[in-house]
Amino acid sequence: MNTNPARGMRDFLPDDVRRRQYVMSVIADVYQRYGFEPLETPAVENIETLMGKYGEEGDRLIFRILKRGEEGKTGEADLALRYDLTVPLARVVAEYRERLPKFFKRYQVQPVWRADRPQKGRFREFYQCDVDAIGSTSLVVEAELLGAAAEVLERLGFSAFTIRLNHRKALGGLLEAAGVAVAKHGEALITLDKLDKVGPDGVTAELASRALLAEADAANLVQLFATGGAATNDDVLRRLRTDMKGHEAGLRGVSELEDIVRLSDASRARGRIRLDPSLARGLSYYTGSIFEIAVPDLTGSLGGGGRYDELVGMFLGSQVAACGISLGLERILVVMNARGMFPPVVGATAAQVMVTIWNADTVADAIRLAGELRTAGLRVDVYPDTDKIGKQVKYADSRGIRFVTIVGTDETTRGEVAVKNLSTGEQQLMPRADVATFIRKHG
RNA sequence: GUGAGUGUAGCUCAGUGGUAGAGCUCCGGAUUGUGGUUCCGGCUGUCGCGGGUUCGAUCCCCGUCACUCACCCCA
Repeated sequence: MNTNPARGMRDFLPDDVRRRQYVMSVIADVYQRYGFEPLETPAVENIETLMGKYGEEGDRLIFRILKRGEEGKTGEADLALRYDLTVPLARVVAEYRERLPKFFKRYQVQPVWRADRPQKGRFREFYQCDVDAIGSTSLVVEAELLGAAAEVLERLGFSAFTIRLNHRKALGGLLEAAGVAVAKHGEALITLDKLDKVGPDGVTAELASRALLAEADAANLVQLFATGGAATNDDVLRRLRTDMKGHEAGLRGVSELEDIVRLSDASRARGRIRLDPSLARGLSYYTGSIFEIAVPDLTGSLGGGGRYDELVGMFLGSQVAACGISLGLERILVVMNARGMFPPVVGATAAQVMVTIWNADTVADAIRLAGELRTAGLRVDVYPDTDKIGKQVKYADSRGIRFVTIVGTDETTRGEVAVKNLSTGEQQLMPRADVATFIRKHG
């Protein structure tokens, strides 16, 4: 019997869970400080809720749940595992619009599923840590979201991350100005997004081979997108304005970018923002700003997001502005594990003290002593078997438990408890009532 | 969905055409009230699965599955 978890899924042993919980607690804490409220939604959504929201490739990667019974044979699906947390949020907003505040700010940390092929930092089940603000088109939203995400990463110990920023309207303007048919924009964006991977010539060739543009035009377009790493945000803005050739919507996008940079300078994201005309992002629901968080030592991104002012409208009929950012828990953990970025307390042990059992007659008293120490606020383990004391102590040591208590016949007659500190080897007798205080003081 | 690599004890890995080893872990013990060092002893494997070549395959060939990496796409 094969006992591996299903492909792309993982078990989390206690050490893993402690690390994950540490990261999630920092994320939740920071998000709450920014006024975001928690939300949870079901793992399973009706399939039509999800279909058509993520683009062609996204639809393909949705985990479908076959209908039960006869229909199972047809391969027909009516339910699916959620693919991200953004679309479920849009559904929730559409469903509860009247009950939710005018500006609904929520964070959500839950698993999502993608029928992808696993590789480094990429799994079929993974946690997203989303923050989104619903109900405002103000760019204050962008600045706050970027500030919150930057603060999370800083608190976790990341120093060398950058936030790539771009705008769908600016992208659209550039493409139109260059002569790409509107219907082909999505395809062109995905191709241009590969600029940092395949280089200008590669992208030019792909644009031409996909018949999106003639080769000469393609080369020109690529030229526009290839900013060169040294370009400052101001340089990029200037160039965008020129290349837009008066395209109205595109120019509006550029102004928004300018404002986002300016406002973000007043947030924790200050100095992190790098305007990048080649950033496209595959999800089809983005309508305005788009961003992606990058660190040098990971090929993929740590997180991404953007503005999606039309997604809620797909459920509700009327438009509701929305913008959000998502951090990938696993991506963060991959980097933090590789760099050993966890504070020592995260590696800490389950119990602070282990109560040994002297013999069969004192089992109940051991339980009683453990109870007293727990009442005093300690994390306490009780050795379950009446093994030799040496074996019990050895076990405590192997588990990294700092203290053991021993109550043998001598101690019992004196009404005391022997407390041994396994990291120093010191042992001393003390009244039962003093044990908890002693351990707390020396632990 | 495409391509490449790997698949041997719980873990990390070695190995040979004649049905397998090391280190670590684990378990037991070293004058029965005390761990970390040391010493002694011990356990475990259908050598991923199925088929083929061969007198014989863990080792060669084919298939298959799993994992890893890359592409696609993405957190």
